[in-house]
Amino acid sequence: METLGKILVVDDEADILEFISYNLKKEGYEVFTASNGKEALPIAKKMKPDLILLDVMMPVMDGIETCKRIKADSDFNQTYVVFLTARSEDYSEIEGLDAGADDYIAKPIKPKVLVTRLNAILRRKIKEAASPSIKVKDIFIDRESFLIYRGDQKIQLARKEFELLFLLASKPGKVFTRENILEKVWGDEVLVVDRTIDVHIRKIREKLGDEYIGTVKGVGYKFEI
Amino acid sequence: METLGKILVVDDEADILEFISYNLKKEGYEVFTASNGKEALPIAKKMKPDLILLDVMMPVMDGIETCKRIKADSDFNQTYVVFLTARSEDYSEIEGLDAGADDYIAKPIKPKVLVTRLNAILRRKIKEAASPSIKVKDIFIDRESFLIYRGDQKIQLARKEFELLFLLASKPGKVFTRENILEKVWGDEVLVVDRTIDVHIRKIREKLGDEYIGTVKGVGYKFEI
DNA sequence: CAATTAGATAACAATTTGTAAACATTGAAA
DNA sequence: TTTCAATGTTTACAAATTGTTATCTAATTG
Repeated sequence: METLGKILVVDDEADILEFISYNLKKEGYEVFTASNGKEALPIAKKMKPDLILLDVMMPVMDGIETCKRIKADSDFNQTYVVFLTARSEDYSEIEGLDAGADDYIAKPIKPKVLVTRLNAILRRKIKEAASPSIKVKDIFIDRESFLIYRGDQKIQLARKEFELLFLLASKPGKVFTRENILEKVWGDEVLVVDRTIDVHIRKIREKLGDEYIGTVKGVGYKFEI
Repeated sequence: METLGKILVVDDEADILEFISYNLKKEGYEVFTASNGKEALPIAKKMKPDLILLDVMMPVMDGIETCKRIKADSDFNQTYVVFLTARSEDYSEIEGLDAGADDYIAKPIKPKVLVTRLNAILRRKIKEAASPSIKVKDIFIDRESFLIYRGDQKIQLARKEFELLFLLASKPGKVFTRENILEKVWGDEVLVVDRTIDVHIRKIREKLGDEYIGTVKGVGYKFEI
């Protein structure tokens, strides 16, 4: 099964990191950890988690400060921040809201509550994120039905073909390098030769016609405007 | 503007009632209040709120007890119960889950969190409730009788089959991933292998015919338009 | 005109789904 | 309560589709 999402957990207590990590992994999330805000930022940059679970009280860089920095960075527009607050830190909620946190979970943490809450948050996120359809020239690409229409002719593409066309069509005219395409369509852990793309391009051209996807030799492919 | 839904707020502290009430009304909800469980039940019976926001700690009849009674009453099958728990009452969370509560919100309450959470819960509910029956192509799906009609031929589906078909038919053409389907048909704590869906799909196709449900390989299933 | 890059095709591999059947659970009736 | 039938779930394997690589050919570029 596909991973449910990536979560970065930041807490200075190793026990808690371990405990949360275990429960989230069991649920099917991909989990990264950091033990303070300073450590967390570069990891967040690299791993692009869907959600950051942030202890409020930490040495080196506390949760509030870390949250502010995350929220100020446009790389993290799509990233949810959830605070872990100890009971005695009631007022941190107010400060935390100002810092832009999206939700709170109170310590001590109950696994069931944690997982239920995060599931709910991420479900929302995923739903919001899905951009449904693109129209370029006489081609209509619909993510909901996974169908392509040329005029009112339905065209079925296989999954990779669809994703590839969707990517190119998302910025018509822009040339995407193979590297580019691999990263977006195949994902981070690519173990595929880049000539594979050529084959998929050919299949798309076969089904759609040659006039939609252009080759820029030595560079990559683009959706022709 | 149409009301977003009806909410009954139950808390023994007048300040908190006022505070929550104000924020929910501002958001567009119709709000009723009660100051303990005993008062709440008859109001709930009469007003049929979509959601009951229930303080755990109350005199006369506490939240746990009230929740149990609500959940035992078939009039409230459709009613969500959300607990308000003070920080120091961590263990009430567990008890509350046993009593059948659908979610928690921790005090002290932040308006943003409150409204966001309730919106999310009620959005789902309203959508479910809005369409008791669906007609697509020559298929009529009736939630009340749990029957499917093709023309005037009655077709009986088992419960899960029905729910699955109902989901797909609720947005004809839209592809539902298995994950999607599990969440909606099986619910949050799914302990079912996703291949189970395939089997149910097959049974539906057996009874209805193959032309209604389409497979999008690598993605999921959809009701064919 | 060599060298590089892309196109085409076919063979192969991997993944995904279909299907049947066994097993488990539930709920209703005796 | 026991029994039975219906429903729901898992599993194993077959079938189909999709994805990848290799290879050869054609086009392009410096």
